[in-house]
Amino acid sequence: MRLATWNINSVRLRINLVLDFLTSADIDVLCLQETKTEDKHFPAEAFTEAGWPHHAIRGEKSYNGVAIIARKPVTAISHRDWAGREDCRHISAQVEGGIQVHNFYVPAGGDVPDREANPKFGHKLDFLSEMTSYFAANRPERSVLVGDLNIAPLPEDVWSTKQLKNVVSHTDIEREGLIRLMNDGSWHDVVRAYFGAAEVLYSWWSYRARDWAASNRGRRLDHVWTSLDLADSVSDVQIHSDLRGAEKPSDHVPTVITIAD
DNA sequence: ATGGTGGGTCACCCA
Repeated sequence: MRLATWNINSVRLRINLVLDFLTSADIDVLCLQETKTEDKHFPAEAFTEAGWPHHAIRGEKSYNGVAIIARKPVTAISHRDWAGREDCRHISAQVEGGIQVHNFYVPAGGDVPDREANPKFGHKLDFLSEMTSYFAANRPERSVLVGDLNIAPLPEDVWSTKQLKNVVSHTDIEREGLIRLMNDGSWHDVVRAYFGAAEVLYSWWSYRARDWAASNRGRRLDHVWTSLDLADSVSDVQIHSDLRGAEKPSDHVPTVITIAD
């Protein structure tokens, strides 16, 4: 089974890019973030016609929005509210193979890494803390956690750990928080495990660069974690960096894992 | 130090 996560930054604008990716990468389960549309406008028919007829979607107007798109049935669709808000940043469902999928869009956190000066940063930290408490109390089994977690935890997850030290997404408190979520929540970073500690990995490049590929100032903000019981079932991992160079690209690229059926 | 670009909706929000 091949499972992908992708912050698509408007599923309606990029539906053809997504469909091409599903086909060419032979994806069974696709988790999207930043779909940016209400459920009634979600392009469900296009996915169905292309061969992915099973959907768990949770969107709102203009902002956020998450979805799980699959070839085979998805069941037990649910979500939780985090940090006291009902924004559409989480959906979970069971997919083929009895695998429980949690799909998250963690708040970006604004520009200033200080919860007093910038409430968005406080929201991000609160969201992270609640995830940590939840998964510490509800230890995942036969589960996958994916999404745009908006944190690059390791020096090898950014173009310059020194220059991003005080930049939201790579501050110490966020990095430590994400590691704590992984450890206390009993999750395993299969992408980092597959490529090794020394490999520099990015899944996002800003739109605000003259030439994203030439400057290559990326960050690994998108993650795929498995519960510990599935850690040895992952046989392949790919980050589709080439899609950052697509026509009208998302600023994020898909990450794909192959997991034993 | 600053501003750079892009998406959604319709004067600004968000990333």
